[in-house]
Amino acid sequence: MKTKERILNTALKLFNREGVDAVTVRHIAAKMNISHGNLCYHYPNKNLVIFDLYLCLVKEFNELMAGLQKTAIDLSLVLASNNHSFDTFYKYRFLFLDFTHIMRENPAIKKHYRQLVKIRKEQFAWLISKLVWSGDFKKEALPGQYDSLLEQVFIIADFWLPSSEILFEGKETDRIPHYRNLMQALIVPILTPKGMKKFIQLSNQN
Amino acid sequence: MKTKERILNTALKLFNREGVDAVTVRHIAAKMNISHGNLCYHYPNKNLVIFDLYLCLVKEFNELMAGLQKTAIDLSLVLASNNHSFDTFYKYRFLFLDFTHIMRENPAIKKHYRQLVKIRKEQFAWLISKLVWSGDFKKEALPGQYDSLLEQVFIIADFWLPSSEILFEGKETDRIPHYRNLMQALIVPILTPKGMKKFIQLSNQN
DNA sequence: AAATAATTAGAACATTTGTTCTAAAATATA
DNA sequence: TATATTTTAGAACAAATGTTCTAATTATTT
Repeated sequence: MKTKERILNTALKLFNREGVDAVTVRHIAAKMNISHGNLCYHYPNKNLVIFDLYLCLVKEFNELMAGLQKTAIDLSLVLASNNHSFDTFYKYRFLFLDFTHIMRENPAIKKHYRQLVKIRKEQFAWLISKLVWSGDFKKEALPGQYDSLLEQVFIIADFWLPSSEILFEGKETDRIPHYRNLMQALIVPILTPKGMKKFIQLSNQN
Repeated sequence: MKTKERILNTALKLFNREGVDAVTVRHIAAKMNISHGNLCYHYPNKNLVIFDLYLCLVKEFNELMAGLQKTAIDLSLVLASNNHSFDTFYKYRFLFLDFTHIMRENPAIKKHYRQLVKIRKEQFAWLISKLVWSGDFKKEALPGQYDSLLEQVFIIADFWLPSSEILFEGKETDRIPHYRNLMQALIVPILTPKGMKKFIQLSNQN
């Protein structure tokens, strides 16, 4: 494994465990038994490490979204993707645990992320329209309701991890499932009877 | 005004503007034209300043909640309190903009907040049951639905500010109303026809 | 008024961190 | 093999920050 790659792996591990602020270039270097001078040769500063890890996350998500666009859309597929995405969040959790901080110190990430969200929103809006059309989702009760829903989805997606860090009291293994359910619960009230039937069936399969 | 009070005011202003991390005891002292030695005499470290500001926030919220418990519960009252609370969030926004950070570095706040959330959840659960009883809210479509709703409420309450910092693109004056609406939109799908009628009426009054 | 306590300014210290630099070592290339 | 390039270690520097200490000043109490 090349040094650059090892740096990313080690940094991810340390960032996730200690929090991005507590970890310095010196810590990362020490952990992998290289000098911090060497690390700075590959990554002149910590933000560049973070940026590369952010790009890894984006890449994994792009692959996930690609799977949602080719196929005929179905509620089960949407829920499965939701589940998968929570694992990905967790893998890069340090990014979310200090989301604001990272975005503030890393304008490149912020800019990229803002652009990304616009694309994602369109993709999700398209998904919703499909599910309304297929009769699993109700039509909007009020204009703009589903725009709001999307924003709610994004806030919970971006911030369930910090919230859980502060408030979640269950076992560590229940953490991801708990917040998965919380996200799914956002769509429960907009399910048609037909959609609800499917939803319950899918829930019982797990 | 006593020095301690002036420190809190100045710190709040600076924290909100620059972010809690960018502000040091020296900055606060400089801003109010006292020595940082003096500031450390009153507040040996920054965390104690933050803690006192946190207590101010809690106090304001307690007063707000008190108003929600005496009176006969009504949808209009709940929405009005929601609106008010967003102003309070905004007043102490630095706390939310670096929520995770502050909680991590300030175990006293974290402990207090966890306790507080438990109480708040009971209070809100009681509110919901009242509104179900009065026929403005539907009954749960699935068991645990309203527990999830409450958690969604808390995540959005705690993190709408950091999210807006990254994603909101409107005018500054629209920021609070926008996220108020987002919070209200959480209850739209659980309104009964009767509740919906009230809700629309109340929305038009603004 | 005298004595005591509280407040203040500013110096001093230790630590941490990012960053740059130099020279040695390893690797690749010709 | 000789030369050039890449990689590495570790020293060195500068800036920031929290924290403590001392002495002076101000306010309060007796």
